[in-house]
Amino acid sequence: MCETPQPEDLLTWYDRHARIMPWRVSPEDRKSGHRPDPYRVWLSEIMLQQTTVAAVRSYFLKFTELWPTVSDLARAEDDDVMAAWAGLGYYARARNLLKCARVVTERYNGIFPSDRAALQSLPGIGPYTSAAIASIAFDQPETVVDGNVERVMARVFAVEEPLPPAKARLTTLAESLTPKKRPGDYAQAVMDLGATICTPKRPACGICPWMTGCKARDLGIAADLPRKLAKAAKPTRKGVVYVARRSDGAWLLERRPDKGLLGGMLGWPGSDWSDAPTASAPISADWTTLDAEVRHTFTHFHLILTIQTAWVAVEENPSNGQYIPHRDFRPTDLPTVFRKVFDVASHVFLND
DNA sequence: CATCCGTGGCA
DNA sequence: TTGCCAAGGAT
Repeated sequence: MCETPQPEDLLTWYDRHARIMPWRVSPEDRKSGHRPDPYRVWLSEIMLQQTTVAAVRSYFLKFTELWPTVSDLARAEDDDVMAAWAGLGYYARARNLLKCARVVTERYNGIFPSDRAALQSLPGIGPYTSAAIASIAFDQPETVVDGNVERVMARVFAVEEPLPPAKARLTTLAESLTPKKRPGDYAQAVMDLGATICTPKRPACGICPWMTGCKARDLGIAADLPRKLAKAAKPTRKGVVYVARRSDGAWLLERRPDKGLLGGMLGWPGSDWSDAPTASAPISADWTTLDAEVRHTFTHFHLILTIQTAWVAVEENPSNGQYIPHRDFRPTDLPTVFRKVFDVASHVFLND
């Protein structure tokens, strides 16, 4: 009547349905003693923060190809790592990734600590990621609580309290279910359940390994949970960007400061982004306003960019920014909003 | 503790 | 087209 969901039932399901991912060791391989490489677990978990598996896959393969070990990554140039991360978003993750790799290499001799508290003291590793590494890489009985786990717990226990206030309660409930046996597989199993069956919309309760004992299903409110407080509406900001190309083919770009929006990334010089941006060109030239605008939405605001283009003479020196030779310029190194600008503006500079 | 920080897919 | 959503952390 009031059965509690059994972790064993979820593990049985996971043994048959675990999804294949480049950073994962299959349950069968694990039976023969294989543990996942902590470096790969860490790298994947950082990339997966607020990011889908589909988006992460190619980035993970690129990073492990370029930097097979944490020590390789620690030795990398900052700009190369930021360029490799371009397009994945939340660029503070990339900066902290490098910091963390260097701490692990220098202070821990290239060996990730297995202790959750030690992990959480490292840059970019918070409550979720420390539990994920400790459980998945080192099979310690730590409890991961991400968006999937919150949703699964809210439904299994029919928690009506909305997020984010319900976070602490959901964490306690999740901890109450974490088994001492195979905690790493269990952690991935709960998240897989949330990603494939206990989905935000139209959960597939009919094929759920935890259908028995799920209170929300009994009450017929699974799809309505977790409840969430309304979010603030996004304002719309405006801005101007300047796309300049020197007569020798070089592009005028600037490295953004480490802190703040798109921190550490390469971008086009331009105005501030606000309700009434104040623009001044980075170099004197015959600027032309492009017909098309670029629209882009960040986490907390919409942006509409006006684009100015110009060819400039070799003799002119810019007030800010740096010239990147054409052969060194890859649009894919830019964050998405600036890549959109390039896509719209590039036709002006075609005959090269 | 509230705010800041990307992106692409999808209803 | 718009808003919601996804394996969060730092400040």
